[in-house]
Amino acid sequence: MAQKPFPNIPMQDSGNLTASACSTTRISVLLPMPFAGPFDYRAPADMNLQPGDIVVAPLGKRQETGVVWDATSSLPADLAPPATEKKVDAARLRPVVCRLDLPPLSAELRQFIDWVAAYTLTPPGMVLAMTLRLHMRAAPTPTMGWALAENPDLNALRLTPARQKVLDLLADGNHRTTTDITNATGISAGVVKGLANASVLRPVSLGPERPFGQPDAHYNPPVLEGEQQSAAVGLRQTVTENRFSVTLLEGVTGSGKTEIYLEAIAECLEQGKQALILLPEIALSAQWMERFSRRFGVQPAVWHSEIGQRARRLTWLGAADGSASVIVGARSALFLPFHNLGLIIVDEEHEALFKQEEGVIYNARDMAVVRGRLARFPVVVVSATPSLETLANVEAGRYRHLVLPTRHGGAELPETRVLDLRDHPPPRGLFLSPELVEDIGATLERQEQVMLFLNRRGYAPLTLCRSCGHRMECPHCTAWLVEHRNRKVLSCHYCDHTEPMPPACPQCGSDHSLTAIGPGIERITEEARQLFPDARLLVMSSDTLGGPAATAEAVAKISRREVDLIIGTQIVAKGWHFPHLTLVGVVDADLGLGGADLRAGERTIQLLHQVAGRAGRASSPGRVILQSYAPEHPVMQALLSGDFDAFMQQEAAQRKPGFWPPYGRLAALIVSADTPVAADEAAAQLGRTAPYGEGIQVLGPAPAPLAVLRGRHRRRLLLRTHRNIAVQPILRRWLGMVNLNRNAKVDVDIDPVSFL
DNA sequence: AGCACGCCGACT
DNA sequence: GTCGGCGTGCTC
Repeated sequence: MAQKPFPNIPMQDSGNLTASACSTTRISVLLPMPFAGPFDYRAPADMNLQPGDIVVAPLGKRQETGVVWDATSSLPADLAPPATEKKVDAARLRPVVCRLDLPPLSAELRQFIDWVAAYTLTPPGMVLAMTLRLHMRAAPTPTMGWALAENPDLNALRLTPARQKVLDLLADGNHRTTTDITNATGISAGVVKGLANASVLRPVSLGPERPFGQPDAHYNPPVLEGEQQSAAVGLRQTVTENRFSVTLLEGVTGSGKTEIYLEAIAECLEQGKQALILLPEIALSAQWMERFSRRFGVQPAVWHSEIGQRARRLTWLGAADGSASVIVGARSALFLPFHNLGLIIVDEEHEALFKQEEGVIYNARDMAVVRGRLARFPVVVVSATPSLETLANVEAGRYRHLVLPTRHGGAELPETRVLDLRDHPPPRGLFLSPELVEDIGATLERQEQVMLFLNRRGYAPLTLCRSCGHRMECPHCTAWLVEHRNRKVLSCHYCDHTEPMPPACPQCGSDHSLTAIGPGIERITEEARQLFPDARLLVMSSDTLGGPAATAEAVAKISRREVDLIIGTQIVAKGWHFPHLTLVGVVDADLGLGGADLRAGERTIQLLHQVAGRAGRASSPGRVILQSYAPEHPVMQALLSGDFDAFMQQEAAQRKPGFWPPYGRLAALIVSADTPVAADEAAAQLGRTAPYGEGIQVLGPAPAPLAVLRGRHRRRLLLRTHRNIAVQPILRRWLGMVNLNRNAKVDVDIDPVSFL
């Protein structure tokens, strides 16, 4: 017997219908599986199934949870996949097993799922899986609780004091989990189990007990003035308009963007609607949560991939029944089944983390706009350094623009300096220029905090044999192994390969000939420790901070001034508020400018500006020193002058003539196979059948920069079209033409962000 | 995605 | 002689 998908949810049974008693009503059911479209089933008449209903349907010899889907597609012609409707013979239709007692998916969400599937060229079932499976996964282990049995046979029971306590507790009729009971009574779980075995307690499934505090729009409204006030009014207005719009809220770090968009959320709450805030990395947002609860009196509901099963389930249901009125989440929260969503905020909209790179490849920032358009509510995208895509939308009049030009509360923007490493080289084998070292010393002397930023984990990015020149490379990827000295290993940052640091060169056998080349954050830490032995150091990287709790603790330590010198990777660039930090040193400002990445410059300036924004956020002015071998580079010049508009205009001017995004459309085809020959063969086939025509161009095939990844050999092709030409029909036709070898695979990445 | 069916190698 | 490898194909 197949396992029931929802053991804890009452099912509406189809009753004792026989096949002949069923009407022949045919319905579509979309299953969370990679099929081309929904499957047809027979709908038992008494079930009265409607589109959106969540049902259990037989599939082969299993049962799967799916959703009753719409008979007709509402997609625009250029996205809709060609209708290949050869209906399944009515005799083959199997009846739906039952409907689950869950809120149905709204028409808007169904439309959104279809839209995302068509846009990303993904089977719609896989998109549905992002809405369902997240929740389904929690279902097989429902949270069980206990209640007193109807007529417990207390005579047969030895009523120990511990047992009496449990019975007293449950006498109020409430259902409690075992953990609830043990926490409340201090009694061990064994007692509960004993009572259950004696049938004095009966198992119950715990429904959502309104676990979400209701944010109060009037709890603690901020006092806003001038530009902040007018920006807040403007954002509130987009909400009261009650229709689709997109607004870019732009403001330098410290200008109070968060406070202002919280006002839009307040307005949304006053309208009785739900709000969703997408953050690039929810696990690291303890400070954001605090700000939210200061404004609204309670914590928002949270959604990301690491919340527990019970929280996942409750939040899903809270979204669906509307009891979770504000949800803050990572990109996957975009697929929650909101009851009446009225606003989406995308904070740090320029972040590449909004791009999902595996499975269904989508950009949550762009899909948030789509969801807003389909369900007719406003979307606000927020950044200090907006992406060129967003700026182009502003310029074209598609997005509104609200700008906060100044820092809030009298804090000034940090003063930036580029340190030319050609004139001021670090000592041999070291990475901090004497100029920077001197500045760090002086700042520490003044009891102010210093941060060193290097976006590179580990000790050294390359390990080389001095005798034979052998490079330590990953056996499964086209990548150097990175030394992690404190763990004494070499590790690949693209797959999970890790090996112990070899004592001798594996190629020539020379002892002590392996040399670390280049700096990683561990090496900078070692250098700093020697230079400033008295400074209290804190290293912030994903290697040293296990999870959100450790990160929050590190941030708290910095705030409490228990740390003098912070050394960190990307993680330090997040929107932390460090009031005593006055100097930021960027160890390698040129990092990230290499390679042939379309957005290398844009990304570097966004990252470095964000790092710089950590300095001088309170009353003391901050300073930023960028170590660079290319001070004349436009990125450095823009960081110096603070004139990002000019930089972005220059970027725009470079992309326009070649129809690069956002002035054209881009789709990447990533061919992968288990041998180089098979990869070349498949790539060549795609090359031969490449589409052509006015405004259509195919670049490649070419080996991917990561030519081997996890043992798979990879080739890339790039389809570029004019902005008025949709890539999806072209890709569908193209991929339909080729007949690839079974072991070769093509992944389609619409609007690629990464070019690896 | 699962799960079965189906043909070729090393074992109780 | 079987157990089991994963290649291929199907699920309304």
